[in-house]
Amino acid sequence: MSLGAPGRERPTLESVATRAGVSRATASRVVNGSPTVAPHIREAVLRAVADLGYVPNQAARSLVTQRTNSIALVLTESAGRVFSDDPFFPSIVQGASQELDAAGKQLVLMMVNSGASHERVEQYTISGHVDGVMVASMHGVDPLPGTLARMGIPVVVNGRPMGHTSVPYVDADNENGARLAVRHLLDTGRRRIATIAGPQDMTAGIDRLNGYRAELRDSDRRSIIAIGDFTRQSGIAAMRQLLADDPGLDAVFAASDLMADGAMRALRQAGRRVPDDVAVVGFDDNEFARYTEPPLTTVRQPIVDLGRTMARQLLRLAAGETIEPATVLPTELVVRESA
Amino acid sequence: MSLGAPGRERPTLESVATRAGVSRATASRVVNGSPTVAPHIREAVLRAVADLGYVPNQAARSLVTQRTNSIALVLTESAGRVFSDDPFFPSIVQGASQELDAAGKQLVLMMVNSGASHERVEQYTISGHVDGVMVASMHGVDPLPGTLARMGIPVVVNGRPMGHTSVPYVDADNENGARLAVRHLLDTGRRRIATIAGPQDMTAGIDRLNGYRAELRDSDRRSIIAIGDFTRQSGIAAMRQLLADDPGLDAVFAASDLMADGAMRALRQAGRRVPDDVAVVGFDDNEFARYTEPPLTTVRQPIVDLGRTMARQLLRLAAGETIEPATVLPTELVVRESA
DNA sequence: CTGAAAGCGCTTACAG
DNA sequence: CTGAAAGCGCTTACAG
Repeated sequence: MSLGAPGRERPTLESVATRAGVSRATASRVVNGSPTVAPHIREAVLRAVADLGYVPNQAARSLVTQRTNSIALVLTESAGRVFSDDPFFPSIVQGASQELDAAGKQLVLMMVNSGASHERVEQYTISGHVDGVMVASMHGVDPLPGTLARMGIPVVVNGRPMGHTSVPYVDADNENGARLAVRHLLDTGRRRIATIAGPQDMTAGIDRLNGYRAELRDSDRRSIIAIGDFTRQSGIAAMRQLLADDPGLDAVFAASDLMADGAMRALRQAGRRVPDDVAVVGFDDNEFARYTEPPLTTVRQPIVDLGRTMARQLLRLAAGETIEPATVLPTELVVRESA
Repeated sequence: MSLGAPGRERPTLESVATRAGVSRATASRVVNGSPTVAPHIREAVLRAVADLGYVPNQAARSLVTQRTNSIALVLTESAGRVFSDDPFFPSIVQGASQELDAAGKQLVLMMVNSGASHERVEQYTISGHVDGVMVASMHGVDPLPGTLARMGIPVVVNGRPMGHTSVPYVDADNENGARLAVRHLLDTGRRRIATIAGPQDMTAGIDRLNGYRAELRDSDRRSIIAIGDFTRQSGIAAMRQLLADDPGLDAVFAASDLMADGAMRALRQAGRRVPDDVAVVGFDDNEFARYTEPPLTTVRQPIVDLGRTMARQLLRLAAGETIEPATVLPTELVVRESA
């Protein structure tokens, strides 16, 4: 296929039709793969398309079809924390992107934090830029998904929302993951099991803490809790506090790998050996979990798959299908050396 | 502003005009902020816009203006390595996104790897979806930027391209960064300084190795080189090889923090203390560099700023300005405890 | 300062 | 199976 010279006018359907000696309508049909076109004329049009290097103008097409073939992924979080060390968002992006590519859709990425940018997202969406939106929100009660849904826009969110919106979501089985971690600790003979919980304004934080509590309750042990915010730094601080509160603890379940890493660091500084004195279990199974010393036992959540699933559900929704209000992906324990 | 009920027809310029008692043309003018509109009629239109919750249809607008207010960011790399532990791409995305937001542009993210997806990017771009494209390519000679540029599309790439395209690029000062690292090692009395270089099919890898060599040459020392691919795993392997090749080495400059981390791990396993026996310097200054043991001395490159700068240059280019063929951002040494 | 009109590049009933 | 025609929702010369 030869492309027009730089700066040269881009060919239109009209020029393709002319060159092929057919009408604009027919040219449009073959470009869109309509089956009701005579083989020889299809050939002629295809040849014209190739000769001219014709590519349909997306704006014109969207204007009439009312569809854009683009899907937005909204990442709501303070910019600083979105990326950094945490592969959460990148992995979501990767998964969503894979799925969308396969469906021939484009991914429009929007990072928002302030209320002002919420407005931006709404405007953008209403202006017909995209056929649907995925929201990977991290905090508290985010009104955006609900607002969008109420406007009639297909929306799927990542992570069980707080409060009760009826927006469909995709999530990992946080509670059971936490239970698996605690059960493992119990099974390996640990008696005083603390937790470094995630932020309690996020369901991921809440659900993992609930799992910890539930599993401990089932075995009649008491909870020892400190709260972090998923970062390594908060893991360090929480571990120190835990050690001060209960010097006799012999295990910690941290609600993120980053916090688990921080905890191991604090433990080392306090002269405790892992896992001999204190066993540590994380949550996520990030790439680096394999490389901590000792390698981290952790609960694996399938983040890329979460992104993929979110995209898949949204595509179905946008296509008019009815989808499950919740899709929960399993988590699993991966045992290494820290516990 | 009140929004239409769910599913209700979206208001058009026509309806705004009718409600305000003016022509479509005039309504369009006030929506687009034209100054040549009488104040009282501007008021009336604005009120109608608010009452109706009018938002311009982007496709219609693009069709006539030939502009889209969207910019593509193409990430070319095998999906697996794009994300993972390495905050490079996420940081580029963050920087670019910030800059684009500020300019009221949207970011369309495209992840590509195969040649097939190159085609996809070309089609997408020609179809008028975006006003320009940023390419953050990681490997070798990527023909995409050149192809796009030849088609008359504004393009800026991240990282000095291999070969000689004339596509404008934005990069960190890799060579000088490496020199800073080696000089520091020299200044602190190290004599046998090895390097774990990055992949030699990327200019970042090449330039850092050149800097290492140049600085060593200036001080009459010989090079001790192993090649990695920027990952932690490759850092481990390279360090082991280096130790086998030259057991007497007393310092290593790794071309990425991830490789430096791997090197420290290999060193520890070999019974060498850092920095006492062997000093280690990394490159990047990733978040985790602060948390290694000992904390990593490294060369900081301003990745977010690279993303921001790339976006800024592209915006200028797309606006018709002539931009610098190369923009090189400074790197700096941050001394912690590993060297 | 404002409006009537043309036109951006497509798709899709509707006839035939 | 194919074409003439209408129309998607805007912007922008061109008149006045």
